[in-house]
Amino acid sequence: MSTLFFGKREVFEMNYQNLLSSINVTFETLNKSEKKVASAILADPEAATGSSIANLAKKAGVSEPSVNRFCKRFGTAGFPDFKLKLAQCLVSGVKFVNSNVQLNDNVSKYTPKIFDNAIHDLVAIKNQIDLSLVEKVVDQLLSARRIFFFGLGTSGAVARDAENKFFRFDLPVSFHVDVLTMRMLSAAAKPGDLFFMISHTGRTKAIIDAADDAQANGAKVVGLTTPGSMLAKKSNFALEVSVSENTEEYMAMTSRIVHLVILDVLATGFILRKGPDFLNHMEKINRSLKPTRYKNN
Amino acid sequence: MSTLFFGKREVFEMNYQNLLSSINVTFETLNKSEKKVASAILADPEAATGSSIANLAKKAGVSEPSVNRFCKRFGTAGFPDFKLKLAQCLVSGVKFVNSNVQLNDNVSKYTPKIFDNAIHDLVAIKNQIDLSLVEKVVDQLLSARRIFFFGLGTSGAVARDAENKFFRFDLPVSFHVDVLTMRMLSAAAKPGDLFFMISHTGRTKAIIDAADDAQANGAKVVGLTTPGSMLAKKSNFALEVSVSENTEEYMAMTSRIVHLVILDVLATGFILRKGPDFLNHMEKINRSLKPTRYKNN
DNA sequence: GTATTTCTGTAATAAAATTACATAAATTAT
DNA sequence: ATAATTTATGTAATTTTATTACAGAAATAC
Repeated sequence: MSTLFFGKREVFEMNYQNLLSSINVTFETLNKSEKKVASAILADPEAATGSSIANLAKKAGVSEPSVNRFCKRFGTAGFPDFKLKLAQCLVSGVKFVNSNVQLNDNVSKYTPKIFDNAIHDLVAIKNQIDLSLVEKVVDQLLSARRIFFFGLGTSGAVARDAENKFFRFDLPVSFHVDVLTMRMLSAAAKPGDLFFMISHTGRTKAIIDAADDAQANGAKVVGLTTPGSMLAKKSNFALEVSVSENTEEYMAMTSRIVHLVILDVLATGFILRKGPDFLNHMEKINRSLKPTRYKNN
Repeated sequence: MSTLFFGKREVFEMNYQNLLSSINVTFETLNKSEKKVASAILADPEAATGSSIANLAKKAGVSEPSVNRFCKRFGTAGFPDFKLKLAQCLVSGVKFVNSNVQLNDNVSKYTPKIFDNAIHDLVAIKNQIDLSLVEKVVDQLLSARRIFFFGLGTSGAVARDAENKFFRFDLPVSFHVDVLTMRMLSAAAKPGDLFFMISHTGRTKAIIDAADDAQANGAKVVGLTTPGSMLAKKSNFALEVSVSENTEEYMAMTSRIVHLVILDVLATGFILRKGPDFLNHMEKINRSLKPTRYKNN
């Protein structure tokens, strides 16, 4: 935990995400009355968020200023601010905990769990994503002469989705799920080509090999994969997505959901950089679909 | 939104998950000063959680009691409680407000917006989804002799993803994105066949026609589509997903994300109903992938 | 146009939190 | 061990904040 100083006594710098666990961790270093306050809060954090400083002081058996000092010690502006942060850390703590599907779950149990897993991972990645990297990849997409999306298995569906989005961008885009085609294309890669490799594990041989070849031929490689994976290391630009474990057991792979959203982000970045005129081009494509649909009722 | 009564005036029953969106949704029904308060909060919810009632009242241009009444109107105990709930609903980092991408957004603006849209819709559908219908569709999947996933365009990628999941289930599953094949298969449909049609608009001719044919031949049709769409009406089981509008403008279609998660739910339901022995079968399939991957470092 | 209901602000009150200060406890130095 | 010093804690005053009661204004209904 990072610390900073405030007056004489140490203050714990923290964000709302771990206020509770910080209290836990630092408990032994606290002095007598602070320990009392900490105990009172830890005993029922939920209640603490709702009570007044007088109430909590009484419950802890200390004076009100002691509670106030306790709050400041933990980097908050005061008691109200402390309650706010505490309440926030309870939300994220409670909400997405233990959302693993169990063998005896019924529909009303497993359904929200699967949604929660996807939501949780999206929230996590949203907060972690490296924006400057996003910008750089958008640059690459904008300057590419050709774009190839490669993926196998589940990531094959992601690659297909990507192609379905990017082909509208008025430049040669294709997706490939055939390892022989991948080999041939990467062997024939040229500077200006962009190979967008999608692989959750980042260890799929065909994808790694293609990344190697493409790069050897002067093409750029973007990897959408797990942090630190082989693919991540071999990519010029690695979009690293770490999702919660044990979601694969029942095959609700949230990584692909996150991958899709990241591709949405990239596509959006691309369009915005192209400017408003480009929307006309896209509108034309959208209009082309009209005859394939029945009229609304 | 569910409502309950409190004194004379309606009070909105809510949980912290959508306090913000409730303000948004009910905005038009609010009276003058309430609208002012709502606007002040929506303009900067984060700031609202930190300010005093006097401050917010001033910012909104109303009296302090008006702010207080506003809070009670939204089912909270008072201003401090309101701030707490508001802070909690901000935690997930999901701002349900104004998350439309704007033409002049930079990467740090559009990125969270796109995530937020996906998250928002997942949360919404999670709370709306008809669990008994999920159960029924799982029944259909379990009893089906064959399963076909049909989808075009974006939904084609979803169909492909579905196939990639369901082919492991030890029964004939295929996905199709070719309208001629769709026609032929639906013309040759038999009782016991399950046609799983995916179409966001629910108006795609090829899909509707196939649904008609398949049903005429005694097969069952599941539709994953927009509420009330043509496809929804023609399906034996309609999984209706309504997502927020204006996400298509820049092509970040959240409907497909929700569709994928719903397919995860169905797949999970299927596996759980098959029982623990079925996990062995799946494990076998997973193991088969090992030789296609490089060892971990 | 009057009556009734609903809305909204003012002013008083109550509640809550913070500060300043004093005393107590603990620590250090001699 | 004891005085000096630092640190910790509580009391009481002050300030900030929130709520309530009520009255006048606005809107709606009759």
